[in-house]
Amino acid sequence: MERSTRQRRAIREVFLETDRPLSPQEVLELARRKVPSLGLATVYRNLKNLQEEGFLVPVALPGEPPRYERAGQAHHHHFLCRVCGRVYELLGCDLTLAHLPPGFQAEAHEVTVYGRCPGCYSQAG
Amino acid sequence: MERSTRQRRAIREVFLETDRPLSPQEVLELARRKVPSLGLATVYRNLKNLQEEGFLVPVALPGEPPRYERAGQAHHHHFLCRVCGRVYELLGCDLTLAHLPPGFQAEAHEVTVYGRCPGCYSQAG
DNA sequence: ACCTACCTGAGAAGAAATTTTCATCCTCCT
DNA sequence: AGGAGGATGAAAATTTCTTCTCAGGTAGGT
Repeated sequence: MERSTRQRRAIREVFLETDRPLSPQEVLELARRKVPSLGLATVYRNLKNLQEEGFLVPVALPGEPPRYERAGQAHHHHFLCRVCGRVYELLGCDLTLAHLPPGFQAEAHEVTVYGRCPGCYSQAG
Repeated sequence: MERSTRQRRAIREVFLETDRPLSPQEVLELARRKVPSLGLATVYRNLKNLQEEGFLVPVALPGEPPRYERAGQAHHHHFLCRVCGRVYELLGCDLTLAHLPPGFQAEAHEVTVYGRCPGCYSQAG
């Protein structure tokens, strides 16, 4: 039977309190504010559990290790800040797939926007 | 001084003869048709050289190791076949970034379309 | 409160992609 | 043709991310 531990609750809470996809490292750092002894292996174990129970889904971005976000959200895409590496959610999607060559069958798509987030707006680079 | 070797020529030719981004493994397989003794380390070394001299650029796709394509092409995006794993180029781009929240500054974007390529169209799955 | 099974933390191990090492090969200048 | 130094191939080493191992901790039914 699945138990409710401090660690598991802390990890779940982090996702309820954060509106952007998180990497395992980010989850570790945020959840350690609640449970300082938390280990990375426990983060990975619970990320897997939370996916299996349908609470989280993985978010793959080009050239990046996966992040995780809450499942069940409306169709949306992501913004990757080139300065701080954080990923944000972008609402809506105005992509139309008019240019598919003959014989190609589209099943899904991903849009990733790169740039600077508000917190990194004024930094050099 | 940089030498012209059979291996380097073979790798460069593969990209001139192929109109889609290639992974290091794909480059190895295609270039071995020209130089059967070719090793993977040489592929990696030459992919790096060809990037430095501006002939190739890396193509990052969500959850995938990088592919490489010829530099200098017009703005375009990519199609990843979920059956065979090959990546194709999609001409044009009708993405408009109307939904960026305040304070976010876009510098670039990537669109990846997933589906089936013509060769994998009729397979089950 | 007890006890059992599940959970945790730390480090070792594993997996996958890429780079390095090194002995040998080969291009290209003379 | 000869020779010097860059290039190659195979295997080992690295890097990065993730999973496993295992001894000890703890939730939750009784």
